[in-house]
Amino acid sequence: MPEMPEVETVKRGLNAQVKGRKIMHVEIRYQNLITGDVEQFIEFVTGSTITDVGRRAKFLLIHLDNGYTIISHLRMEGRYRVSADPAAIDKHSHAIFTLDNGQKMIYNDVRKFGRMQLWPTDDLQNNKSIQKLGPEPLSSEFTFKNLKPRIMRHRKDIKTVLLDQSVMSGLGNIYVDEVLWKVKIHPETPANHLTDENIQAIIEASNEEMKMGIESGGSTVRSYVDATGHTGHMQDRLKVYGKEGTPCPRCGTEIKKIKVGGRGTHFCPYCQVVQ
DNA sequence: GTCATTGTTGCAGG
DNA sequence: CCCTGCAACAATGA
Repeated sequence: MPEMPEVETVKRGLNAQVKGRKIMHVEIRYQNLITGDVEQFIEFVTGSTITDVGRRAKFLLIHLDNGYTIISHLRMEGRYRVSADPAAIDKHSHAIFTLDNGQKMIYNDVRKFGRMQLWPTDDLQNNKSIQKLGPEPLSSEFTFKNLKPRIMRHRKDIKTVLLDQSVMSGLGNIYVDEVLWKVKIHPETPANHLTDENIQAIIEASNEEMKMGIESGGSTVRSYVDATGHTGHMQDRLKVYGKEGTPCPRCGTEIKKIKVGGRGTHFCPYCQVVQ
């Protein structure tokens, strides 16, 4: 399931494969994929050239030369493939962009949870989804000064707060569990109980996990593949996510799985203490 | 048929 | 009005 490192991996793959290409034809097979008017989406995208592919948190930003950007969120299982092979298109291919070199950029999504939206490039900061995003790891805004007040004003459990994209953005369920294990904080700790040291540790661990995720090419916990079809290997580096019943790599205690804020949550009941 | 899975949104209730 | 918790949503597989 794509989180920030996976989206970054897709971004890099698409830049290598479709940057500078003109979009000759657009086919939308699943109408709900598009937020807004589908006909207008097709009309505006057809004939434009992809100038660059960017990213903000988990949003992929496909910039076009006509002043518009396709904001694409992969949700659980959205993927992009670039291929000239007709076999790359199947019943889960919901958007097909035919490029000027004969290749097709195919958006594939088994669960149909992902969404695309067209938005003026110079107005992205005012887009409803982008606007409220908090600082993301590895950015200049991801500082103790910025994060402390955002985290401390909540009394709900820290796991839920870290998942809230308006507090800080980019971390999803997998990496939040990994970060909290790394800093030895129990996922149900009230956010406003954290110490300065805790927050600093969360910031550092988040940067480290995102960096490692990107270097590993993302994780393939369910079905993730990058734009070239290659699988990442971040899943091999996970310490607690999906590891319930196995020994904690640090102390040997059995990893437990509970529900926090309605989400499956993996942690070590010995290492990770409630603050 | 039921449940779990995801990120996001919207709403009920305190 | 603010905050929190929770249901709903999309589709699928166990």
